[in-house]
Amino acid sequence: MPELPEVETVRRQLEPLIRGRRISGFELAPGAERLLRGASAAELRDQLRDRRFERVDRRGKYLGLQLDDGRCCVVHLRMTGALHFRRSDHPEERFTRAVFQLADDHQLRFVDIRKFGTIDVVDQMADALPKLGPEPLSDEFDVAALWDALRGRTIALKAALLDQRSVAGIGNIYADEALFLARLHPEVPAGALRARERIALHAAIQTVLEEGVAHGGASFRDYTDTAGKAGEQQYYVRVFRRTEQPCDECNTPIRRTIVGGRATHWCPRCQHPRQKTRNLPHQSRPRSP
DNA sequence: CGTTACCTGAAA
DNA sequence: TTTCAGGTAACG
Repeated sequence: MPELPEVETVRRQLEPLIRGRRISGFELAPGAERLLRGASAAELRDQLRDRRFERVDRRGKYLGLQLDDGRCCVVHLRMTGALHFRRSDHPEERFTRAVFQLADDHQLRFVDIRKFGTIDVVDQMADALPKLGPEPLSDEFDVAALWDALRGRTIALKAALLDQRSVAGIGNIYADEALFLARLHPEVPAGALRARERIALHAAIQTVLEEGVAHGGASFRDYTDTAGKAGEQQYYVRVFRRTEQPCDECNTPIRRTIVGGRATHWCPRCQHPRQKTRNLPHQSRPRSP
């Protein structure tokens, strides 16, 4: 479920909530062992007990909960994971898979219907991360960095955007949205972009991710923030899950196809391969739920 | 490189 | 009943 904007929303909310709080216990729900990538719940409990949270970092879709002994609890929410911060007496959510008990009668709960999420405690956050591309909202992400990731690749552009080694944090929603904003067909070979197309795509990626963060992430299905609340970005999307609805720009029905194994939503007119006129779309407006 | 598996529930 | 789901890792 969560992509960069959703994970960043959680990071921003979580940091002030847990900073300085002492961990008094850690419990894993029965059947949730696979969240722990090797370690046992008992080992994690030993590593976490009496530590305090100092800071919450994010790299791509990974969260790093920094501990006061210099170690790091790295969490990935995958498809349906959420981190809820609750008072201990708040009724436990269905599908709660792990609970960080905090000393002041609060809990950080890892709630995850499908159990795809992961929790890892390591010396350094980087130790738990695979090879990741640049952070798209940082200074290191310029047009050259984007082109470095795409140059020479023959796979569909959309598939390249979903590859976390290209740019970290883009997922299915924001890939479709960025391609629409940049007026690019999802199946053009990634390495075939012309200079102006790279510039447009770079800008579009930053625009859609910033917009997602500004709206607290997108809740199409399961995503909830640290208070269990939905985001608003789903009301602002231009193509994602708008199959057969008219394109904001040209009224052509949005098409849904499969690219890189994932549902892909695009405007066959605005995103025609090698489109000549490329007027940038105007500011999006909220639509009714 | 594309496809499948992982898991569970909601929607069709 | 079947299909689909915002992500990745492990296949072939």
